[in-house]
Amino acid sequence: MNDKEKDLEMQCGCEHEHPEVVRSVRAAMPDENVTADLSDFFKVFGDSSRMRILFALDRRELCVCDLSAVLGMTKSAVSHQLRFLRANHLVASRRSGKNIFYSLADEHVRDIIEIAVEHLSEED
Amino acid sequence: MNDKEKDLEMQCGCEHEHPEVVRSVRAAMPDENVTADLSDFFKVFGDSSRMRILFALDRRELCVCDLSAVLGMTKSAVSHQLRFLRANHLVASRRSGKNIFYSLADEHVRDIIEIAVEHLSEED
DNA sequence: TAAACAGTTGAGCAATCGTTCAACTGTTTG
DNA sequence: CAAACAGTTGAACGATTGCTCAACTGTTTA
Repeated sequence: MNDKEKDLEMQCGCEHEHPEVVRSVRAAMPDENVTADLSDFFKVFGDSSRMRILFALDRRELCVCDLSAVLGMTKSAVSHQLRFLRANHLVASRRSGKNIFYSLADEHVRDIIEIAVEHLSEED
Repeated sequence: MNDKEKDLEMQCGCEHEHPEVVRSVRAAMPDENVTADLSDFFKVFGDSSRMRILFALDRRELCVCDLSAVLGMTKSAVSHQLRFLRANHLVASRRSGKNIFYSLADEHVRDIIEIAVEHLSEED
């Protein structure tokens, strides 16, 4: 236990009431690398520009230029976001002459979005 | 078509090469409200503190105080994040005396995380 | 009823994020 | 080979985010 955690115990009366609960849940927590990787992955979906890019590419393969026209964004902004999506293995690219065509790289994208739509539709 | 989109067409030679592609994909795009709601939903998962809270609550119902001890965060920081999670219907709360116990509110949480873990395990 | 505790809230701050802008690489075409 | 076009990149900016701190509400207990 580090100093920071010890400090928190000091200010937390609850800790002294349920110490065994805290210990068991803490022991069952996944490694911080795992939760960090997971949240980094979801960060990719947490921006509406990237979400719209994914929806557009779900319809068909598109070059950066057409993508920017579809979304009403500059090519630069689109390219920055595609770089992000590429780093997270969500889109693939292929060059064809002057154009670079992007497409969805992973079928998990559709699954994840589907569940989110379900969740949102149940909120009301 | 608004002025901004018209401007983008002007600077984009590609638009004049594939105008029908742009038109058809644009027509198939979901409403901006939909993509905004979706990305807002994923924003919730896109932070490692919130992700760790969800994992802890996946083990068992916890009060704010125990949660803060488990995660090594102040009660205030945890409370701010719980507020966010509550607003997105991902956790539920019940008061018991001085304590307020939080738990996962939605089985979609587990599904979504499961798919993300799958995706991440395939990246290497 | 006053003290102690559990939790919430809002303001303020540092860090991060998404976009713009300008300069750049790489490919095609005259 | 030079001009034109597709796309990328890095710096700089304004906006958003997550945390801290201090003040607050609500519940229990002495």
